[in-house]
Amino acid sequence: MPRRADLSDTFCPVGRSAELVGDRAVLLILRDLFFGIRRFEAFQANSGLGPQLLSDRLKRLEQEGVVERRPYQQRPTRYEYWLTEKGKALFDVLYAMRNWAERWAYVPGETGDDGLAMRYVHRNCGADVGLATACPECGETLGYGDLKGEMSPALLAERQARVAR
Amino acid sequence: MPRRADLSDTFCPVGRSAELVGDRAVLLILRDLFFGIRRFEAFQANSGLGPQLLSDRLKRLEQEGVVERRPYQQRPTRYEYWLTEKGKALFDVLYAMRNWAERWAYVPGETGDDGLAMRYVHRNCGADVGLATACPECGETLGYGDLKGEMSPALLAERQARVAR
DNA sequence: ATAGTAACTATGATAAACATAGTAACAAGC
DNA sequence: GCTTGTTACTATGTTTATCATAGTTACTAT
Repeated sequence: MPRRADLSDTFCPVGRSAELVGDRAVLLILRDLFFGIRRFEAFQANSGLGPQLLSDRLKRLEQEGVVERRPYQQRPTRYEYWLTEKGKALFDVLYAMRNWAERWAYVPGETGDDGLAMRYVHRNCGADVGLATACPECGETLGYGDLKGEMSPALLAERQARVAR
Repeated sequence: MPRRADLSDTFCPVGRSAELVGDRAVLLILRDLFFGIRRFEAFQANSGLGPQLLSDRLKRLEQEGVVERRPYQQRPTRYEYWLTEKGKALFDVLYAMRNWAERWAYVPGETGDDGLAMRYVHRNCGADVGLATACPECGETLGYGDLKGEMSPALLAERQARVAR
C-alpha cells in the first residue's frame, strides 16, 4: 500500500498510536513479547509471520523505541528482542484488546466450561481478575507486571501445535 | 497484502482483536465514531481515508457487528453509521491507545503547557481523570459514556483544518 | 435545464505482503 | 576438511491492498 498521510505527527493521540499499533503484524509480535518470546525464530513460529515481514516490523519497533536488541552470544553474534519501558506500557492496549475479545469475539461455549481463553491472576493478592482493569479483590490498578497470565488448554494446544510445525 | 493465515478463529483473544483492530483505517474510523461522527463524507474528511477504503472498512465493521447502518432520510435513502454495544465496548481499547500515546508518543512540550492533547472528565463527579482507567476522585471504573472528552486547541485546530479542505 | 449534495463505485498505478529459496557465520560430528 | 545443523536474516517474484482521481446514482433546489 502506498504510505498515505503519515499520522505520526498528528495531534491526535489515537492517530499516533494507530500508526504503530494499527498493524496486525506489530500486534502479534507484541503479544508474543508479552508472552516472553525474544528470538527471531520463536516469533516466526508463534506468529506465523514470514521472515521478511517479521524482520521489517522488528526494525520498526526498535526504531520506535518499543523494543531493544540485546546480544545473547558472540561468534556468531545473535540478538534477542526485549521490551523497553515504552514497550511494556503497551500492555494496557493489548490487555484491553484481550478483554474486548473475551467478551465479544467468541461464540458462547467456544472456550470451554470456564468461559475464558486466557485467565489473569493478580500477583499481589492472588485474585482472578476476570476482565477487570482494577483488581476486584484489592482494588489496585492492573498493569504490566502485576498480572500472571494462564492460557486455557485449547489456547495452549494451539500454540504448541504451531511451534511444532 | 495477501490475506494470510486468518486469525478470526484462533483461540488467542489478542489475535482475534488484532484481526479487526490491527488496521489503521479501522482505528481511525472508530476514533471518529467515538467523536460522534456518523456520515460517510464526515468520516472521509476527518480520517483522510479514500472513499473506497472507507467504504470497505465500514462494510467490514458492519459485518462484524461493530457498527450498524441506519437510514436518516428517504428519497434518496441515506445512511448513518452508529456504534453497536459491541462497538462501544471497543472504547477501552482506543482509550488505552490514547493513554499510551499521551505518555510516550509526544516530545516534551509538544502539546502545550497543559501537557495533554486530549482531556477527559468523569461525567459523574466532574474530576479530570488524567490518564487513569479508574476515576482518581471517586474510584469508579471508566468506560464508554462515563467520560467527556475535550480536545486541546492544537488538536481542535488540526481537525477543523482537515474538514475545511 | 443546470447546479448541488451525499454516498458511493470504477479504474489504473504504486506499494506492501506472501511463499519460497538462498546467504552468512559459525559449531559439532564424522 | 567436509557435511550437517543452527540462527537470523536477505532476495526474488507473484499476489493483493491502497491510493488518487474520476465517474455514477438518485435525488433536491434554483
